[in-house]
Amino acid sequence: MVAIANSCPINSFGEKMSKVEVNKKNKRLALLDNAYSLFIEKGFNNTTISDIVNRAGVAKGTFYLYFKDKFDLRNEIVARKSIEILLKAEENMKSSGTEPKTLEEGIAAFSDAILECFRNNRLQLNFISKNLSWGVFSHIAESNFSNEKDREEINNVYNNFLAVLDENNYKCADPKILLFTIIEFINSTGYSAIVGDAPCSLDKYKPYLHKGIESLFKAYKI
Amino acid sequence: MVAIANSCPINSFGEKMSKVEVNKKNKRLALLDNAYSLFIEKGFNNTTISDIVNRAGVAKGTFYLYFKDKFDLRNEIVARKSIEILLKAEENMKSSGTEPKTLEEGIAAFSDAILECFRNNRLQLNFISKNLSWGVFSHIAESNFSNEKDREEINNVYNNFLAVLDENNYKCADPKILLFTIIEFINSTGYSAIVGDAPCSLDKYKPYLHKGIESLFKAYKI
Amino acid sequence: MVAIANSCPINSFGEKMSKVEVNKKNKRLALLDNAYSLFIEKGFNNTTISDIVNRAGVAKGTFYLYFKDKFDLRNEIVARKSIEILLKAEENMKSSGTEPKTLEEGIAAFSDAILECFRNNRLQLNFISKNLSWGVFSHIAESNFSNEKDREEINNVYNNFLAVLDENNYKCADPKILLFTIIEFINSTGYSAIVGDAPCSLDKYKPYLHKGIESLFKAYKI
Amino acid sequence: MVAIANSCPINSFGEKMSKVEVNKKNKRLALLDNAYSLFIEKGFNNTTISDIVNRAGVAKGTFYLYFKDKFDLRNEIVARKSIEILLKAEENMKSSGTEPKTLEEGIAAFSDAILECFRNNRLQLNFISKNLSWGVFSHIAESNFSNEKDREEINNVYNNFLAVLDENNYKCADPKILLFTIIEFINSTGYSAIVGDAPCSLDKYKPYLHKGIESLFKAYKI
DNA sequence: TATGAATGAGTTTTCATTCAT
DNA sequence: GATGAATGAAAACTCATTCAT
Repeated sequence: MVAIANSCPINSFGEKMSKVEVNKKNKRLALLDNAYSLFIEKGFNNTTISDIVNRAGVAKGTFYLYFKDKFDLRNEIVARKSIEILLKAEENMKSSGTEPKTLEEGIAAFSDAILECFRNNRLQLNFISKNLSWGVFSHIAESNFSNEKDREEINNVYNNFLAVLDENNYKCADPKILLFTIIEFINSTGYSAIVGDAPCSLDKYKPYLHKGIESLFKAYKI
Repeated sequence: MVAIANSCPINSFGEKMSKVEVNKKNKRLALLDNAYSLFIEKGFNNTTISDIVNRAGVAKGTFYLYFKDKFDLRNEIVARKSIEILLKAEENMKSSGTEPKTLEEGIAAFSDAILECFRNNRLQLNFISKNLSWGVFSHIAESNFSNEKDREEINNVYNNFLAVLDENNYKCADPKILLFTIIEFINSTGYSAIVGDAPCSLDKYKPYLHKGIESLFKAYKI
Repeated sequence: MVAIANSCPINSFGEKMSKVEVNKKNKRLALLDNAYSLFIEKGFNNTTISDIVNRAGVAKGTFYLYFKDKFDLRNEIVARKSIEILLKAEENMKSSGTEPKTLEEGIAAFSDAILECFRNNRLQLNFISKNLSWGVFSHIAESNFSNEKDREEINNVYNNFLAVLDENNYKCADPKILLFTIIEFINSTGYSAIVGDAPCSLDKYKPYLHKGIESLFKAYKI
Repeated sequence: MVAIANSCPINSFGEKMSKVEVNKKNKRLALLDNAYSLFIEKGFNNTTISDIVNRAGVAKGTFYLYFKDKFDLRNEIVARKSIEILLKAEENMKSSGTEPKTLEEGIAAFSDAILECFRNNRLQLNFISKNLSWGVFSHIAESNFSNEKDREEINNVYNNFLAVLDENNYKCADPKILLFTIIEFINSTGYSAIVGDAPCSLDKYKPYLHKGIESLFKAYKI
């Protein structure tokens, strides 16, 4: 069972959370965390609600107090995990070298961070990969389930990206389309290479991937 | 119910097929065709074996004479449909213009053919898209379910591609990786644009797609 | 949500009710009223305690402070509503014509009042009809849930009936049995005609109903 | 478990039934019979499908091969049992005395047969009574579940009734409405008297019942 | 080969009731 | 008294798979 922890009992209005509020938040997190681990262990279709509540240590009925059904739960997990991965990748892009570096180096660091994330957790890849795409952004931006914090983080991801372009004096017609194209490119080719070793191993493919991304940047530059 | 038809009762050894052989082949085809239509109508998970046999007009038990289970059936369908689409795309690439044309024009025609295939059948896209990838090729090449004919067709797809490169004096280190990268690129970005209109409509995205593919070709050229 | 109102805060001992007492009475009424509206909207079996407390605007646990369970609640509702309908019917019987009228005319007015009550609210009919019977009287007379006021009203219904017979010099062996027979007769045939249009519409059936009641009165006359 | 018996394996087309056909018919009957006994023992709402299949000795899924749900099953049972009771009552009406008897005597025998049926099985009464009404006739007449035989038997009930009227030279405007009125009258007052002893015991009430029916016959006579 | 009735484990979902706050 | 989060037993229904015919 994934540990329940809540170091900062402050609710979204900045007020101190009541014991009940804290408890509810923990139950919700317990469900999310344990469902996630089950999804990547057994796959979404093979995970039952019974599995989830058992591992989370709550009663069956409790599940339905927090989520409409298994799909509702999945949507939230995919969104949260995708943001996590992207933030990590951006972090990597900015900090990979201490001294000033070219845009190309930054992009390579960005894509490698995503790929390593997946490689380190092949199981996670199967669950997230095909969902880590532009759709995630719109989903969170519009969903009334996602809280303010989630939305903020998405904007962070995008703004970070813009900042990096700016620092490198890179200009293009539509940065959104550029980011979208890059993410889809990394994700789709990386998936095949990691999961299927097709058409070759990830290590063999990486140079092609970097070269490909570089060329896309050039192609969309004004 | 999709009609069962077999205009050419010749088996894979080139012999005239017996009535029994023809019958068996028809049953198999009926299952494949009707399962396909159900998968794109209701989705794979929501289609039951009962649904399939009902629509195919055969008994439940008969299903298990031809396929191990629903997954076995799906694999074969994805493979067949993917090849169909790729062949059509290559046909388009070669014949789009009558007079000699550049490689870039050919590639654009190739990718557009795939995208139009999907746009014309959004439902099919949901089922095939994420499976139309390099994995398909290996699957068919190795599967003991797929017959000689399927394998031949795959080689055709690849050989056609090589021929086009050759005609245009295009040389690269590994044509397989090039083809793989292109297919994944079209498929992943096209899916998002068609299904989700994200980050923009397909029509708005197409120029970016063409430019992207062109740049990839250049990047991998020796 | 049905409005909670209590214009006359006097308790059953004639004393002015405390704020707490008023509050409790209002909660109870809110539960009764909203449960009733739900029962006729969705049926008894399809109404949950959650539905009731939600609409009544009280907490789940509060329900159990006032009623043992859903059945307890239903019994009280049926009794209250039945009395309401009967009183209305008697009122109609007495006041339908201003000048002196025959017993037959009075009885017709009585039965029509009940039928119109139901016709105006087909939904109510489904819930009440099969319960509007002699059993109701005994239930209230004996129940320790029902208060003094309810019991009084039942006696009123019966005494009114006796008075009408008396005014018309009608004598029979057992007026209770007569009233019982008449009520069951109206209720059972009326239900079928209104709900099922079987064997004919209520309007077509009414003359038969009146003739039937008239004949029953004659049959039981001494 | 109610015994499965089938003495005459002839299907509705007059053909000899195959072993499979016989088996299916027996399964269906086992479900009907055992569900019925459970309904009158525990009530409809308190009987689960598990209860039914356990007692019938078939698997859970088998239930759904024969009935849509519990309500579908109930409808068929009510219809069958109602016809049974009515046929028995008519039999009694015709044969109660060997010598020629008056219509009044016949009617009394008819109503007494229904009442005795219920009295002998108070439990059955709770389940059937409120459903033994005109609605049953229309239900069966229209239902596509009921077979030809059921429909025939209903016509028998009605034709028998007409025959008895004819033998006694009784004429009325609408025999259907007469039969409807009588059945509802017996059923509603009898229910109260048997189940609730309200307003008095059945034995005490019977003379009133007979007198009431007699008066209704007179009232509707032309 | 082909059938389709039968199976029953497995899954989702509901909801009356409790009880700590 | 009032609350409402939590419970978990219980119910309906599904469906892949088998096997006697």
